[in-house]
Amino acid sequence: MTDVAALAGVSAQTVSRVARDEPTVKPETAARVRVAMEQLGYTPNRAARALRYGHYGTVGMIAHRLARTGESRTVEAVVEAAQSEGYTVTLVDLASPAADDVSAAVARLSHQDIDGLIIIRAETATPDTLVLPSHLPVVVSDSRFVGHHPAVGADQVGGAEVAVAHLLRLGHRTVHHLAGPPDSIPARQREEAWRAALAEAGAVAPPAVRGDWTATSGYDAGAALAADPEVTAVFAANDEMAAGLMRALHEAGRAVPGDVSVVGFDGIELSAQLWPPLTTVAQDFGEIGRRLVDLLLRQVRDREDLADTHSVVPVRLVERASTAPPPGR
Amino acid sequence: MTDVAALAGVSAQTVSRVARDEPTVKPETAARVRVAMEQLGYTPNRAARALRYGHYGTVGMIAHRLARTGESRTVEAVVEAAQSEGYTVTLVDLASPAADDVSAAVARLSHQDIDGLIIIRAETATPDTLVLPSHLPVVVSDSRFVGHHPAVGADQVGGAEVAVAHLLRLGHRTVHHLAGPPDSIPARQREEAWRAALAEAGAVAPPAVRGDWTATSGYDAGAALAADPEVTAVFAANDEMAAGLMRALHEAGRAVPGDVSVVGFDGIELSAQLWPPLTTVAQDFGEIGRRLVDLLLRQVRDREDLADTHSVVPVRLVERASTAPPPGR
DNA sequence: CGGAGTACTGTTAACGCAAACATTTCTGGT
DNA sequence: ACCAGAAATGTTTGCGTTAACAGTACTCCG
Repeated sequence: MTDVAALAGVSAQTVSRVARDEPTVKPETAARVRVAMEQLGYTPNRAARALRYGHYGTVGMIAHRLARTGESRTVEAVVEAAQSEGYTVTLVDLASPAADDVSAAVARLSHQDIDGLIIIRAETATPDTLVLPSHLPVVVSDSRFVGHHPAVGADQVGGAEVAVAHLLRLGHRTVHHLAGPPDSIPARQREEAWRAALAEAGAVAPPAVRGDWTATSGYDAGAALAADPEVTAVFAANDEMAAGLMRALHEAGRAVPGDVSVVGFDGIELSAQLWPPLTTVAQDFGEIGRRLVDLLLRQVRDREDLADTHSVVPVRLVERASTAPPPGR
Repeated sequence: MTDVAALAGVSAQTVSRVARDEPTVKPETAARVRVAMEQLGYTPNRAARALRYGHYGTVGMIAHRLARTGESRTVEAVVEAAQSEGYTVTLVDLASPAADDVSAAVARLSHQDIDGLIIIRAETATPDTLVLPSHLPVVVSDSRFVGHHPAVGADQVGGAEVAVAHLLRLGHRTVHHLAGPPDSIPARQREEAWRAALAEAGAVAPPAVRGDWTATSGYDAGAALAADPEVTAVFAANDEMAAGLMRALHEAGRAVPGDVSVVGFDGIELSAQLWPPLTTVAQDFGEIGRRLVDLLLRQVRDREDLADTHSVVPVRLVERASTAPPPGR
C-alpha cells in the first residue's frame, strides 16, 4: 500500500480511499492511484481489514455427506447467496461423526474466524452437546435445532400430506410407508404426517417399515413390502430409499406402477432417471439456501434478534410415472 | 488478550506464549493463564494472527455443480484432508458460469485471502482466460489445466480400456459409446481410449453418440441406440447418461442386460440402485481429494516447485448386473 | 558468597488497514 | 482581491498478535 502511495504520489490513506471507492477522491487522483495499484499488483490485505473492521466477511457452514440428498444443492445455494452479498463461505467438518468433533470444529473456528454459522446438518450433535461461542449468529436447517436457533426447513408435513393424498386419490385403499431412521426428526415428521393423513381420510395405517435413508436400506426394507400382496402404494421417506424399494419390487416381479405405486421425497436429480421415473415430493433446496443466508445476514449485519424464527419452505409434488391406480381399477 | 493477562497477573506476551503452547512458560503460570482464558472465553483472533504471520491457514476451492458426479465427494475429501492439516477451506464461485466470473472470484479472493487454490472444476474458464494472482500456489483436478498447473486426475484412459475389455470378454462383437460433450477433455480422453481399445482388439468402432453428461441427454441419445438392433453393448461416458440410456432401453422394450449391456463411468452412489444395478468404472474421489491437498500444501508449506506434476489416480471396474454376454451366446 | 548461566517474564515495535481528526486546496460570492 | 465554506488530501492512532530484544529471578559451581 505504501509503495502504491509512493508511486502515485499520494498518501496511504488516499490509496485506502480509492480501494474502498470512497467518493471524496478527485477522479484524476483516483485514476492515478488505480494505475499504480494495477502496476504493482496491489490488492487490499483482508486480514488487516478484518482486524481493523472487527469482522471477517465470512460465514461458516457445517454439513455432512455432501454426496447425499439435497445437501449439496443447499450448499451451492448458500455459497451463491453469500457470495452475492459479498460474503465468503468456509466449509467445516464434513466428515467427522462425533458430536465433540463438531463442537471442536466450531470452537476452532470460534467467532474469531467467522461472522456467523450456518448449520446444514450437524449429524450426531444435539442442541445440548453442541456448544457454540456465545453471541455467534447461527441459523440452522437441521430440524433438531429448531427452537434453539433460527431455522429454515422444508414443509415436511405438507409434503407427506400431498404424497398420501395423491395416492389415495388414485384409488389406493391405503398407503404403506417406508420411513427414515427414528432418530431423525424429519423422518418422524414425515411418518407422523403420513399417519395423520391416512387417519384424516379414514384409511387404516399399516405398520411403517423402516430404513436409514440409504438406498440399500430401502432395498432391504423393500423386500418385505414386495412380498406382501396387500401393498399397492408406498410412500418412501426419501428418494434413495424409494430407488432401493423399486429395485426390490422389480426383483420380486411386481410391476411399478402396475402392481405397486411409489412416491419418494426430496426430488433429487436422479429421481427422474429411475425406472420408472419417480413421482416425488420435491424440496426447493435453492430457496432453503437463500433463506438461510438471509436469516443469518440479518443477524450479522442488522443485529436483528430472530430468536426462534422458523421459516418453512413449501414443497411440490412432482408427478411422474411411478404412480398409477391400483391393480383392478 | 489484555484482559486475560490482567486476570492472570501476567503480560500479554505470556498469554500469547500460552496460547501457542510455547514450552518456556512455567507450568503453574500457564495453568493460571489457561484458567483466565477459559473464564473470559478468550480465543486468539485469527485476523490478527494472519496479519502477523502473513498467511491465512486457508485454501480456496473452486467447484461447479456440486450436485453432479463425484464433485461433492472430491470436495468432501478435500475439506477433510485440509482440516486434518489445520487448514480451513473456502468454497468459491460454484454457480457462475462465465469465465470472467471465475477470474473475478479468484481476484476477489486474491492471495490476500488464501494461501493456495484448488480448482476442482472451472467450467468455462480455460488456462488462457483464467488469470491467477502470481505466486499463488494452485493445484487442479480439471484436466483442461493439466500442463499448466500441478494436477490430479483419475485414470480416464485405463478406465475406458477396462470397460471395453470387460464387454469384449463377455463376447460382444463391438462396443458402442455414449460420449460426453466434445469440449470436455475427460470426455475426449474416454472416447479416444474407447476407440483405441476397440482397434487394439480388432473390433470395428461404430460412430459415437454424444450427450452432455446429463441423464436427460443420455435418455435422448439413448433412443437412437435403443432403436438399433446391432447394438448389444454400450459404454457410457458417465453414470448419469448411462441411467438415461437404460431408461430409453427400457422404454424401447430392450432388456438390460439381456439384449444390451451397459457400462457407466464414475461410480456414483446411485449407480448401484438403478435397475439393473449398473456396472461402472468407479473413480476414487476420496483419493483425488487427498492428493489435491497434499500437492497444494507441499507448495504452500515447503515451497516445493511441482511445476507440471500430474498425479493419476487408478480407477476400478465395479461389475454389477447391467452387463452380460450378448443375446444368442 | 560472587558470578555465570539458565529459566522465565516483560517491553517495544510492526504486520496493513481505516476511522478520526487535521490540514491544505479549491470554489464561488462579493 | 478577499473570505467562508466545501472539497480534497494528509497525519496520527490503534485494531490483536507475536518476533526480537531486554530484563529479572533463580540455580549451580568454585
